[in-house]
Amino acid sequence: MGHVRNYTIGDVIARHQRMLGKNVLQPMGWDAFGLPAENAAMAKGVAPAAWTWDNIAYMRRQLRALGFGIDWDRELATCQPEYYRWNQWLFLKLLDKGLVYQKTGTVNWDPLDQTVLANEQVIDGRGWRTGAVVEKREIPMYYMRITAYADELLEALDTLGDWPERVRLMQANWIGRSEGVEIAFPYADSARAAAGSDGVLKVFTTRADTLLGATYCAVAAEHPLATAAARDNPQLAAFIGECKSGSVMEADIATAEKRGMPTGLHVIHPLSGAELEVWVANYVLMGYGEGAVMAVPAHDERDFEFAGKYGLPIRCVIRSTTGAYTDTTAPWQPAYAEHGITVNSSAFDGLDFQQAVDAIATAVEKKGLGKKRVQFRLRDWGISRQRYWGTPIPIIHCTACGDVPVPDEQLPVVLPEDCVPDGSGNPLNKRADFVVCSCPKCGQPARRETDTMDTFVDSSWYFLRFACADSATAMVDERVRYWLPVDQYIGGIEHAILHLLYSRFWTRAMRDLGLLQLDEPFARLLTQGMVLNGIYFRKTGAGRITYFNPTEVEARTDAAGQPLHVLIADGEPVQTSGIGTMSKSRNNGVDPQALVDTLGADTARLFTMFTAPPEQSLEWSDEGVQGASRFLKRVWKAVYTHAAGGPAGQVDAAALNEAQCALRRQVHQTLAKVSDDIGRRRTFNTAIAAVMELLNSVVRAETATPTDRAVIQEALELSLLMLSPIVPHICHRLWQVLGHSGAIIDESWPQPDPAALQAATVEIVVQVNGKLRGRVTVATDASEADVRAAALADENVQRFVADKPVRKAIVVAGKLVNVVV
RNA sequence: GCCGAGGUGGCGGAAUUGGUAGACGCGCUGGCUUCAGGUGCCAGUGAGGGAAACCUCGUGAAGGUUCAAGUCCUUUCCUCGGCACCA
Repeated sequence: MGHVRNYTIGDVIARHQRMLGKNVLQPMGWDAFGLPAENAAMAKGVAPAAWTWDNIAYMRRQLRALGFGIDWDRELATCQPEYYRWNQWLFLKLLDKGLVYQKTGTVNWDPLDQTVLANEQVIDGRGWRTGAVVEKREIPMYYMRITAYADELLEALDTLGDWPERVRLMQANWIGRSEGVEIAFPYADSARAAAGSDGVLKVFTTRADTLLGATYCAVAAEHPLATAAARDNPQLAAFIGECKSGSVMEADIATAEKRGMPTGLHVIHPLSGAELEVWVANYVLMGYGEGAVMAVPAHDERDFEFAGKYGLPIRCVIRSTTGAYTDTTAPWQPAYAEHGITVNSSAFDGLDFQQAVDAIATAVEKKGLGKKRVQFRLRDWGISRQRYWGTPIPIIHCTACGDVPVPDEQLPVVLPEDCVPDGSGNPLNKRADFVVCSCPKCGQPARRETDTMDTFVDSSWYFLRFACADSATAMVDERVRYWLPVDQYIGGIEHAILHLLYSRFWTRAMRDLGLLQLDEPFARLLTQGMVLNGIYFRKTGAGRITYFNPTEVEARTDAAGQPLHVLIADGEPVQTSGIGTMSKSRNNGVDPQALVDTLGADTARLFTMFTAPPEQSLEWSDEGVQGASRFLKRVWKAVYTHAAGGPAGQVDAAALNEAQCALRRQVHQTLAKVSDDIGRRRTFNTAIAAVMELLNSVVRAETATPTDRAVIQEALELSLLMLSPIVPHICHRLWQVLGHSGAIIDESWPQPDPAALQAATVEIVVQVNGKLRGRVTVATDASEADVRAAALADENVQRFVADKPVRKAIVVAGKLVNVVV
């Protein structure tokens, strides 16, 4: 249903824009690689390729049935060699430019299945199939240097005025630019001995003003100094080993209990010369900054908690400017972390935040032990996956020549389509016909890389390919200039960061290779809300969960009268975790096909557009679907009832009575609102509600005279035009019932008649001291004094004013009067 | 834990710029139609009080700003999305 919602929103906008005279392209592509296909393959024992193509055929039929105006000539699937060859081609171009490089990365390792797990396959720290406790493991991977674009990606967010504010905020926070100081703590004798040489421990801090409050340093478990210290320290080695159990997920790491162990090694404070002990701490991330931090327990909450737990010294070096605290004693108070004036910092006392940072940065720089720099939270994008169903990474490993790029003329490296994964690792490794090859450089036997690319690669540029989907000789061509950027991109809010950020990066990387003249891929963005449904499951063993579709589940009450959900098949209860996103992994999707088959495509379209505004989540409701169907029947009946009276004439605006005038005013007001709701606000639910109200008025209107019928004819024609982007099928038919020989799809979007919008009088709300006490009707052009007098003359208003003097009366033109007594 | 969004009748939601809270739809209640059920049509429907006019209360909770607060500010609780290998 998420797809139905997504494409219905797009189709409504596309049809509306087309009626406004635009040349509209609505393409379709299949994001076909990835884990779901492998999972289905494992469950059903079929090859991911076959499963994928079956799904595509099914979905294509469904999208056609829903009547989306898609240009099928441009259809693509990311699992086609004609598409993914360009992933490979660009990968090699970026490798050449230094924007792709190799380094080690940390993955989830299932020790029983001997395989890498996706985060989704780790449940409560255990492998989903084996139940084994997951370990972190370092393996070589290819990375895209997205951090080279960090500044650009951040700054350009300001140019994306038609993106939702929340998405820009989330991206800005994700990129996380922070200005601070890199500080080096030289090794003391102990550290020098362990490391076997002189050296420094580098840290990055945004709080250089607190440097004199540093009482220890903490490093990540993977930090070289931790490794060195563990060599002669079995206890520490064991602790580092413990830190390696558990998943690589940041949410897991951040919520884990903060633990640490001293290394016994020391480093020297760059300003005070004091020896600080180095600790290994599980809250320090190797992937951020230098993998080491200076700990200032007095002014950092995590350090404070850690120091308290392990009895480390706390040294207060900031005086509060607000007097919130005088000493940083337990318990922790948020004010401890606020900027203030330096104290206990010898030569650096009495400075405010910026002065202290500047002075301390200068001091460490003079000693050659640091400098100001900018740090980003954003990390480079690891694209290697130890999985089968993805784009093969076009590299050949040669014992003599090393890692050799596959030459252009050998692209694409075609993925065999007949592998069936069994959960024990990448099946490509067992395919000699894929792995065994010859080195392009020296011709000797060599081994082909079996890692595939992250599927985010596929989705980072598909929108460009739609402009030139038939191009066999180039990734993109000059037609991209005509169609791009995408005028209206629609995607789930779950893509707010990763997909959208990768696409923005990829577009800029292609631009810098001279392939595009485009900075940003998506001019306007609509982030649709999720489609929700009930979630039902049973736990079937350690970490294993079986999910049941809501259609397989029935709500009952148990003996004690408590609500209970049971599986229809066996009558036994199932657990529920409430309502959640429709997803394959939770098996709570609704198949739109059944809905299309029984109540029609227009009902499906109307339900998804009416039930909630597009940016909010949408809860599936069988009753809501019935309501949508009922409205369409009402429209149908209204049009046929009217048409049964024979042809109706044109509206003669001068000949209208009061009721006819009022109905015609409502028609044109509705048109103005619907135009704004669809065109600017994108609140299709309120547009539909307005047409429903109009139809309610039309059904009640007098039908006696030819003038009555002319007004109704206009009302119905405009209603159909307004509804046609949303429910095109029924509108197509009814348009002809109203006497038109052409198709409604070829009509232009109508304009409201300004004369019809004019009203002689307006209703004014009257408040006394802010409480509603009456309503008065005044002439539209009445003066403020007249409005005020009319308000005060109202009987109920008089009751509340009584003999109290009117202190003032606030008049909001055309809306209300507030009398203050 | 961190980042972002949200919380309004029995339910989905409306209130667009600080100006009538609850549009529209669902559900429910009563009536008409029907042998009956359904469909369809008509009326009612935030809570409390009142014969009625109308009054009081009411937008997760607690404070505040304002002539006026669902909307702005502070604190707080809960739900959802994301957290880099679901896509």
